[in-house]
Amino acid sequence: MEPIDFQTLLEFFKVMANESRLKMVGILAQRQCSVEELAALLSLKEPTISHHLAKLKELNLVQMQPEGNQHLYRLDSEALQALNKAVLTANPAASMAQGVTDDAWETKVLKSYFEEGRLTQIPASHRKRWVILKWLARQFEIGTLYPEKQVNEILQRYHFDSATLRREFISYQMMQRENGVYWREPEERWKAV
Amino acid sequence: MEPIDFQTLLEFFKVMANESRLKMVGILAQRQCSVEELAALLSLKEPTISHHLAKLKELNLVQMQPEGNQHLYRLDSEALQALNKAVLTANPAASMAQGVTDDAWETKVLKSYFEEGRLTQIPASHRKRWVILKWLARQFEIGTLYPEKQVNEILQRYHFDSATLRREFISYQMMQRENGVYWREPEERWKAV
DNA sequence: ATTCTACTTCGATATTCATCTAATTAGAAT
DNA sequence: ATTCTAATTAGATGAATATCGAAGTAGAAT
Repeated sequence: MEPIDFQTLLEFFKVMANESRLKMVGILAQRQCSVEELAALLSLKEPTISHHLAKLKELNLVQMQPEGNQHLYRLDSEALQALNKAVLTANPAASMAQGVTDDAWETKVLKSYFEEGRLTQIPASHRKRWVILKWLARQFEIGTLYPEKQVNEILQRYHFDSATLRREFISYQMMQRENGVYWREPEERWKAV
Repeated sequence: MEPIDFQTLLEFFKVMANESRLKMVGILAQRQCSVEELAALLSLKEPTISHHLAKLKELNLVQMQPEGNQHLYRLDSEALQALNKAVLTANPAASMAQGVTDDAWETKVLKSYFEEGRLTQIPASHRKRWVILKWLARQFEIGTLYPEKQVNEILQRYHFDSATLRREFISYQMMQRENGVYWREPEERWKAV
């Protein structure tokens, strides 16, 4: 299956998202038609039909064959099926690959809670607290053992209430503790509550 | 597979045919998000996001779950997949079942070539000639044997050049001939040339 | 009780796009 | 050659809708 890119996907939906064009696709799926014929069937003028056919053609959804004076259009069902299938699989993935990847929101949250390098307060909302704690936890190295005193020192660079933050680290499983010694867990073990 | 009706199909395409909404679907396919979050990710204002979410909700493509102050939205992937599959199969059929069934064009052709019950001329274009001949052939009964003389008589009610029309009947296989006697073939044997 | 926060609803604006008429092109018939 | 027919292109108009700011609502924090 060909990976379908975001723009193509969007164009496909745009082309299909029109009553007249959708009907045309339905008609052409059954038999080929001239422009005049489609105009009669849909009660539209020829230029309008031409306009729609042009859009269908851009995605190779229809093929044209001249016959005498007229242009006979038929649906390329394979193209349609291919697109549909691609949509089915690619939909969630492709649209993301598109560049909305970086988490603008987390950045925004961080900015809004830090001032001159210090945490102004601990967010009340779960999800925001999670963002802040992730950032804080990353200030600790993996593989290092930190005595509680040192954990407090580091945390107090950012906020006076190191005790609360320490407790949160434990409950989110960002850190483990044993005999008053702490160490950071790898991120895949962190648990958003 | 549930047969999908034309209007639903159209609505589905309309909902997906928007850059912001398509991106939202992509994002929500991966994780649930608050409105604020989506706004940050897409660089849009909250009201705009709400607006789009409402449209997605109409098709049951997203589900909402309140968490504290915020509304967490997630994609209903099953609904999306179901719709997509329905599209795949129903597309050609459903859109036709929709009422564009009767062939307005053929009617138009007939009207334009008949005047006071008589054929003004035999169309030059293949496709139009085909329409006219179909109509003429239906003036003959199936199962009846017509001597050539009678075929001519009947045809001349509509046009002076019965000879040409007779020949066309044969070449389109609308009628068969043997020993100067003609009979009409059932329509499924007619051959548009 | 009051304030804050996140979301929604409302009303206004601007853009996109479907459709039409008129003009143009290309091919067929006379 | 000229006329006719079918299709396309161009330009104009109107309808649909994406987006925003402002106002309203409901829940959470203080």
